[in-house]
Amino acid sequence: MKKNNQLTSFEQLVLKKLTQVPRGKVTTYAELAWAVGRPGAARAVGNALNKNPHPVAVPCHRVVKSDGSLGGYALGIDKKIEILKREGVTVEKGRILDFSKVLWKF
DNA sequence: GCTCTGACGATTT
DNA sequence: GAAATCGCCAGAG
Repeated sequence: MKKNNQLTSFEQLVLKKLTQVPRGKVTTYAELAWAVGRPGAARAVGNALNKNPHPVAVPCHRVVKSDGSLGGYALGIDKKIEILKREGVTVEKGRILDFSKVLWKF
């Protein structure tokens, strides 16, 4: 079966990189953009995740903003917080406490 | 090729 | 520390 996704090369690359993030860890849009070779394209990365073709295969909930705030989530920010806390990430007031400790670097 | 939009980033007030 | 501002890049029409 062909996976006829309408995703572009950039989007596919972003999603692929995101799958490298282990459970219990999080990354930022900027780091992810850097990983795909497009430093500064944090916005474009967010756009790619927004399409979110596979909310399970791609841990979109592990992507947060560079300042430690969660950012957003296609299924709802509340859902994102719930999943993160369930994976061992401490989230308080829409913000990650031990941000630098759970931050995954490529 | 231009314009608008958006799960962003960093700086300044 | 929160809000406002400018700059950034990729996709869609």
